[in-house]
Amino acid sequence: MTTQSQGLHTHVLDALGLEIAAGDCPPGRVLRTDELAQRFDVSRTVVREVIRVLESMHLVESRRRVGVTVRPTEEWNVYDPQVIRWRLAGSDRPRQLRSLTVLRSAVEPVAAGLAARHATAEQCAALTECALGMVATSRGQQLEGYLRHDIAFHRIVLNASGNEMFARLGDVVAEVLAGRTHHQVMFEDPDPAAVTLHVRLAEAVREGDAVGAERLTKEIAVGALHELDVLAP
Amino acid sequence: MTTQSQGLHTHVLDALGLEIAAGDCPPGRVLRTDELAQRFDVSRTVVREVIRVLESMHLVESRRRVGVTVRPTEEWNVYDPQVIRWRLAGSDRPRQLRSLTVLRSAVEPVAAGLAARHATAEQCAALTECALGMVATSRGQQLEGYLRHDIAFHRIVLNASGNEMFARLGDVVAEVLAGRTHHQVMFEDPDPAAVTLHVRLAEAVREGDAVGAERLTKEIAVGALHELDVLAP
DNA sequence: GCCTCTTGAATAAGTCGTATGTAATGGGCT
DNA sequence: AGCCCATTACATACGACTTATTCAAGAGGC
Repeated sequence: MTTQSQGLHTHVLDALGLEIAAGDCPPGRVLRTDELAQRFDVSRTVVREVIRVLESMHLVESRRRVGVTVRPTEEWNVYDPQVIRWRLAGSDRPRQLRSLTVLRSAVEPVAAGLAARHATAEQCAALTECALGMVATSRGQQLEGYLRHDIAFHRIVLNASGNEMFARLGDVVAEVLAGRTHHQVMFEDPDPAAVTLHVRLAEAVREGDAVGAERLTKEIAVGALHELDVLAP
Repeated sequence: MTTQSQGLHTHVLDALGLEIAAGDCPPGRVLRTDELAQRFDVSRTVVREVIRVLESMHLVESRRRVGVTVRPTEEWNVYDPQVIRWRLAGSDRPRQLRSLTVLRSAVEPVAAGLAARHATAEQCAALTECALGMVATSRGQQLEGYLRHDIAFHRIVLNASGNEMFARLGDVVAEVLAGRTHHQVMFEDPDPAAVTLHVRLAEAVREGDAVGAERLTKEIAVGALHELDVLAP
């Protein structure tokens, strides 16, 4: 048997999760553990563990005598990073990017305001460094470098807010930014206005200007939403 | 064998999840599947399924030859409703209520603004009905009835926003409201000012007044945060 | 003599096959 | 029509085997 590099469980989970998140299995569709075991050439034990995980994500529901039924989208745990990744890999990626960006536009301004109050000296320094990195990579097709600094920047702000619920959205934001960069405008340099806003946001946080930080972050969010509207209406 | 009412799996998962979320097992603590099987008097199969689910929630990490290690809090999937429930049942419930309330204060105003634009006639009607229900139950120790209407109210707003990420926070908000009511002020009637704000919010949504809805929701959130500060400093 | 690298044994999770229990469904019997 | 029973597919359990990882002992080099 060809041993998977990271375990049979992970492999089957990813394959099934992708299928369901992509909508290949419409809600109500019934899967059979035996079938799945055959299809992936693994034992039922492995399949059962996978089903249990998918069940904990509310992607499926397992009932005796009836099988494993796919649940409607509204019931999924859409905040699970794994689920987000599966959905972003699927066909309704634009819709997904939009709702995540709206979420960002709600959360990040408040987080930035809190960060201005609570950020440590180290966090301020790291923030400034990221902003400078964004400036340095904002021209000349250095999109990957720019993306790395952008992700780090927003992660620091969320962490510095001191609220763990905000901090845990760092992964979500990272997925959104990566998705945006890799999906649409690989050929264009980032918007210079956005870069400036990040630099000014770093300053505001460093100076403890909470309202300024919140306002600047709102502007960044508006820009991100506008970008989506322009590129994927 | 004592047959569990809802399955062995659920029972063991709940017990272990509670223990970990409550902090009884400090991060880095190693659990052995054999031990757990013995302790809960179930087979290793059931334990493995439970471990897999806890692993998908990033509460633990399972490595060969070393065992199941509890991960640090910062890595948990704190948006998983199950995890939230476990943590709210534990000892750091106040801290948890606070971070969730801050999250609400960021998300709900934006959601209310969107709801004012997108709410259907049915949703507006249901919202008004809930607001009236809150008024009717705001005096005379009808806290359970008030809570039910309060939860329904906020759920409708989140759903009406049309954003699925917001909509899925309905359960979180429900947990917070329930936790607040059951934890602290069972003896006091709700703040009359809050009741009024909900009535006015229902009006604003019905009239499509987005900025008004956002502002009113912010006031509600401020009140909720203030309440936490007063009662659990 | 001390440090490093290799090697091998011990260990605990990973995987599998099978057996049995259990609940829900659907058809057949009265 | 209504009740009963056979079927079905998941739920649970057990035991054997596999594999990766760790730890330590020993060989070799400095």
